[in-house]
Amino acid sequence: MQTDVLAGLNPAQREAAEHIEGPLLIVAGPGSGKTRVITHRIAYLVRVCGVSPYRIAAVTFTNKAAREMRDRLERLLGGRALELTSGTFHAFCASLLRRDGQLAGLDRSFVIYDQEDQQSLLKRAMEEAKIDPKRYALGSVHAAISQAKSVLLEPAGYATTVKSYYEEVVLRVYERYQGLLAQSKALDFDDLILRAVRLLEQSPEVLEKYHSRYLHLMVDEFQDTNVAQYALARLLASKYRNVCVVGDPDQSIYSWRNADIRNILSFQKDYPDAKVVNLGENYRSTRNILETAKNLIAPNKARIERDLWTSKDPGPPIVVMEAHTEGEEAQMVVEEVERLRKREKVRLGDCAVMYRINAQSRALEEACLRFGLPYRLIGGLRFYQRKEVKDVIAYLRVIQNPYDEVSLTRIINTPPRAIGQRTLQDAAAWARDNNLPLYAGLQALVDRGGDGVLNARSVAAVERFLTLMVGLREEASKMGVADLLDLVVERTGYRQYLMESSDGRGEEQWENVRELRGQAVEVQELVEEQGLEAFLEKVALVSDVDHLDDSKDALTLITLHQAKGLEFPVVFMVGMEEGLLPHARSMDDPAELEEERRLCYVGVTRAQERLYLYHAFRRSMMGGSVPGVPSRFLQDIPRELIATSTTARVPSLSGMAGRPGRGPMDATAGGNGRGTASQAVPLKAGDHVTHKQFGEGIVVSCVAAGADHEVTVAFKGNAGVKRLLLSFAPLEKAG
DNA sequence: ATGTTTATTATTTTT
DNA sequence: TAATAAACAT
Repeated sequence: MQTDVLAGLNPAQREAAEHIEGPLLIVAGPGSGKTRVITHRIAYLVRVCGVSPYRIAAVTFTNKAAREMRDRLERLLGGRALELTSGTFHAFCASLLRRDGQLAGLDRSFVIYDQEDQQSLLKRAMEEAKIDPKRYALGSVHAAISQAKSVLLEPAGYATTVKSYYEEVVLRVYERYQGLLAQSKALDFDDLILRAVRLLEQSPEVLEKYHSRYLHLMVDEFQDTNVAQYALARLLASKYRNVCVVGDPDQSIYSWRNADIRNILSFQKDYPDAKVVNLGENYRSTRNILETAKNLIAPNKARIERDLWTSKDPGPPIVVMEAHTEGEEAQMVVEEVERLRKREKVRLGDCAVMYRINAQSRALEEACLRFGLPYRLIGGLRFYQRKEVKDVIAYLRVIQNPYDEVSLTRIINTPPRAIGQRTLQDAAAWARDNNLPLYAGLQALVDRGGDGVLNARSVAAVERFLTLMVGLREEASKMGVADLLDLVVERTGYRQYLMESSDGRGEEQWENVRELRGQAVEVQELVEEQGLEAFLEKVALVSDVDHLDDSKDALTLITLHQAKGLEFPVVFMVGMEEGLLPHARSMDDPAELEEERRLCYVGVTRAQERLYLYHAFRRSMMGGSVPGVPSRFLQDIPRELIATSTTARVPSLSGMAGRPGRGPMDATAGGNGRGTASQAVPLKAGDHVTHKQFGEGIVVSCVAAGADHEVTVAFKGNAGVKRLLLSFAPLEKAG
């Protein structure tokens, strides 16, 4: 039985899986079988140690990771896997607060505010606190408040840490913001964690309830936890101390979201008896890729040196290429993808292009479109952030919780129903003066016929709106969410509003609403009651990567951040330039620079078989075009691992001597060719060759480049001078 | 109340 | 550049 469950684990993995009593820290390098260890450890607990899955909680950062864990566990445990508590920190806390939050004065039907909701409430808080939005950027105040919450500081606690005038301002906004949240019966993402921690700290009954249930706690991606999340984990584990955390400090790329790698040190301090297991064997990448990764991460100072190894073959060399512009860079990627597909039988779905910023996806999308290459763009304009999706959700939220002011103000005049800025502003001010929530204030104003604040027309408009919402609220209890959604879009005229909108995107927007409805159907079928609450919770805590559908064969375009946790046989990293990776904003802070390096490391370690690194000679940024200096990170890759570098070498005969980079005619070189045409004897200058696409040409030069040869060929006709990699290019020596 | 023009500002975004 | 927000005019 015992050997059964842990069969196939290497000694370190087995050691981790078998350590079930007391604290455990698993430092898991990329591709070291982390998820495998977690799932097998749980299976071991259940099948060998007889622990009920009901008494195990596994916390992750993404719904996707949680689902993957559950799926894999189902294969090991069957239906019993469903008894396990697995989910994100936020989902865990939301259900904890939904269940027991009343003890802390929380309304059962609280809504969860996302980034956008938070910012619009914050904007109001800043207005009310009379803070000049020009001097104090919304984003930075938001970040400061979020950071305070992430270290468990409520306004009162934050007040004691205030040292500068700026922080004084933040405090004033923070207080106001919390007031508005409370009034809206809303929690932001940070509140979910913070309030859960406070509840467990302050209510012995609730703490005991969770203690008696959870015997074992596991935390995945521990390097990404913030102080509050770690505090939560510690509280939950304080009775049995059976806490297992898994992470990799080298893959910490979310410090800007208050993740604190020091939690790993804190863990060892808090649990001096913690067993530490290192998972260093990599099962994902070829040796060349792993060596590249190791050399890339090595220069970081704030780092514990760690060995990574693989028994895999070296595999193909890393390809480093320079393109002239980002357009050419994208084209080179697409052409290489096509080549791999045709010559190497690589599936499109096995390839991913990774970049630092979303704006870079544009050139890639265009190239894909031009070449008719199916692609899948992750992130970008995210589904749940789309206006039409948020509008419909806002209606449902107000139905569930009319105190939700952010949603209420969002929909009160969408579609336009003659309740303009002015009316709303006056009504909101009146409500505030009378100490009423907005919804109640509107009601009271209507009852008083405007009370001298609103004119008759506005009163009539508001009354119509309130009647509409009251009607919907009545119906809500009688039907499932999907049906309710249908009723909402019809009765409010929202569907018509979309379809008649002038911008011509109506159809597309309506499609998105339909998609949202599809998810409502899913919830409706899953839950016994109407499922409104479940649906709203789901859409609040779900992200787009979560339903990354890998059903269709398409090239994946993804940011480096989002790529964490994924793997692809072929990875293209584009924009390997100073200012982009590392990003310009991170270049003057050594700590941030180290995070950029980790980001680069994360990208590289996604690759299983082939890795391509591209940089451009010039890149358009914010209108203008700036010279692209190859990223400093490229310098850290040993030359012998690289197939070719076209950087700073140029054929002199084309009359561009002295200019780094590639000639303007050279638009397609490097992306074409075939991987099978390696020749025993390298070509020499003067040899006549033929190329499948470019036709006849004469070899200008042939120089060794790593294990390969770089051939410069002058082709006849308009193909011009090209530099090709001997092992890739379909060159044939002509007789 | 709403459509139009000008100004502003550009990372990453697990939840 | 291009997307969005605020100011402005209708």
